[in-house]
Amino acid sequence: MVKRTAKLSDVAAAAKVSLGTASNAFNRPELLRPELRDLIEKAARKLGYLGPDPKGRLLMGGKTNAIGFIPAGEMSVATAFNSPFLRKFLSGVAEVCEERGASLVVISGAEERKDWAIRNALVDGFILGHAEEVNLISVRRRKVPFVVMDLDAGPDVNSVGIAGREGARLAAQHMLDLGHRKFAIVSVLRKRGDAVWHSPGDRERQLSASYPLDYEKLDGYGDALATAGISLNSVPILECYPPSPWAEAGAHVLFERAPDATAILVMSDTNALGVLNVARERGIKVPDDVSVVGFDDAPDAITSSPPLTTIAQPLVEKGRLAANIVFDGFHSRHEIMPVKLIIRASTAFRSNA
Amino acid sequence: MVKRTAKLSDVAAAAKVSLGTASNAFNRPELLRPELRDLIEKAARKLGYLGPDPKGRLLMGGKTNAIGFIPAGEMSVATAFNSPFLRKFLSGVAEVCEERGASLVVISGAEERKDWAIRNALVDGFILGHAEEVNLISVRRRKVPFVVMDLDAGPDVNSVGIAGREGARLAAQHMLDLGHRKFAIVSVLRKRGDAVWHSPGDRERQLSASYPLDYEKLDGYGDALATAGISLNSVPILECYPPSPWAEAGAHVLFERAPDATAILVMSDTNALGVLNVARERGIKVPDDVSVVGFDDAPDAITSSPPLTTIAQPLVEKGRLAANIVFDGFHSRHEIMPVKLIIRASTAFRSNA
DNA sequence: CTGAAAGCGCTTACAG
DNA sequence: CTGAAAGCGCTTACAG
Repeated sequence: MVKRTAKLSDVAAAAKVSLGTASNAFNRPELLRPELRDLIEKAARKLGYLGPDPKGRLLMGGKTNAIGFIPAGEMSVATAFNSPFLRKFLSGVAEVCEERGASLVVISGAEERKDWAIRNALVDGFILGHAEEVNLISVRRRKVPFVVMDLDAGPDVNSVGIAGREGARLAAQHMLDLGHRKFAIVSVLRKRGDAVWHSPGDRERQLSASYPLDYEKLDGYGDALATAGISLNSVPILECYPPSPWAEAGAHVLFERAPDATAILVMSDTNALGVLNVARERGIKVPDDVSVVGFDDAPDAITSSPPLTTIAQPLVEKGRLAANIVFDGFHSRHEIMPVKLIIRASTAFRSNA
Repeated sequence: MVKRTAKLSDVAAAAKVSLGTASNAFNRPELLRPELRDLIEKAARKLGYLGPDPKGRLLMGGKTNAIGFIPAGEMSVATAFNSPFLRKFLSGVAEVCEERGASLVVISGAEERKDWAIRNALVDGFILGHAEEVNLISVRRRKVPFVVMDLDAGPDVNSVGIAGREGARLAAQHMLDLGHRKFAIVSVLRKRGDAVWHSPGDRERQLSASYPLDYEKLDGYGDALATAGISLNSVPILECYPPSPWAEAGAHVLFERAPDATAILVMSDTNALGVLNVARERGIKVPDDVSVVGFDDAPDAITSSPPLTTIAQPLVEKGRLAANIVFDGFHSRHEIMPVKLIIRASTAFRSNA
């Protein structure tokens, strides 16, 4: 037979005090006469009692002292940890958790887990890497504060995004300024799967698995290209899932199907690094033969070879802001973080001008 | 006045059923007659009731469905995310969490947070990056399963470690095989702070802030060196906190105080990469002028220049094993993971033999 | 298949 | 400063 672990009422009984007083001994000891406190502590020690069980306390309207993060697009936690982009973002989130004395619970983006967690995770709020309609409904029901990333989900839900259209415009304009006229775009496929190729043609909004942010970027590229008389419909688009080895597989498709492109506009640094790797493998020189510009300024964009020209977004700050919004429980905040062009070594003047 | 959010008893009342039946409607719907279930669901919908509050459920002996990870040595969560070593370890932990349908809560190693979390975190168990005596006592009191990493904390506490002595021996032997005779050691300083330098001399066990694993490694280096008639006491030791920029600062000290060493034995890849960077900066050629061997085979050991020769430990597997031990609640498991020498390009024959 | 009761472990007003 | 009571929101035997 198992010896039931002692609880507060046992301690109270042993010390011959009331439950309430025993509770106070642990939570507001300054209210007790020292001798009584001693008595209770002694009883607790004898019973092997370790202080109030957090589960009990929780029910009395307590905070869990933790916030949850759920990555976008069915991404597993392990994948999230290995994403340079998310790592930096999560650093910002973690900093704020630390400042607020809270823990960070990382939840799988896999569909079943996500649904369960949104209903049941013991957290005081959520940061959603993205959100489909159904999740928004569930999380709203949870009656805890939450914020969604990179998506304006309406006036009543907190969001923090970036100036995606502006960033893309800057990237494409940079290429135009360098004399490029033959483009290809690498968009982000949001679920694990083979890259999908879209030949030029009139294909308004037909990307298969993209988020609003991806369309904003497309619009931004289009804005810039239009100034040079180039239609977005004339440039091929590859949608590619960023984690390795998908990025590399996609890059091979890219070079095979768009061999004449000299300027590659990539919506994610992780994908861009895949392009860089595959270019090297295929003997294509970057930036001599082909220029590539990424997006995000993930930490490995600076150590790649060549270092990646990219559109920087303030990832750590973004994480901090998102976390602070959740902790503040503030409502109706819609923040847009600024972006900027970082010119490094993966872009150059078109050589065969 | 705030509209109190509906609870299960409200739903039961509205549907004119008992509390227990209402509970069953949500948790074991197959027990209810369909019509009754409908009735209850309708009532719930009308009241805006979203399903049982996890806090209530928890008290009835429920699981939290999460395990906690606390990094060693007061490391913040943000720092943990940025450590290549921990990232890989945590990937393994996360994989298992995913398989078990649980979340991962990452807790700060900062002293006050750690103590609070050990008492109060809503988790079903802990993985401790390391543990001081006091933490072990607290966590044991929590009566949840836990495992400590890289530390044998006695027969009654789960642990998973590595063959540290063996690994260090392999590293030093490798250097000896390459003809090296002038050594320097870089040990791990376990708390943020300036590197500390130990000149050669009889200084048994005087490292200032090390863990048992660090001493094992020291012994391992000693084992190999002894076979060549070299005393550990004759080799200088630098203790250095691995995160940037401490690693770099420490490496400068190293090169200044041990300019004649041709073989650097480093107990952590993160530190070893710092040595590589500083060597480059100072015009010291690796491996032509100096050979360096790391420890861990962190993910960036392969992409460094030159790629790092190191002692690999199975980080993902280690994370998986630790997580599984916690989930199984198994007791008295003491696992030692194997290590192996990975020869890459940071070590070479001593040139001025 | 459904209801009434007890209880999970604790905290918080409220009296005194 | 201390005690008695009610309640946090739910689940689980146990009767019927």
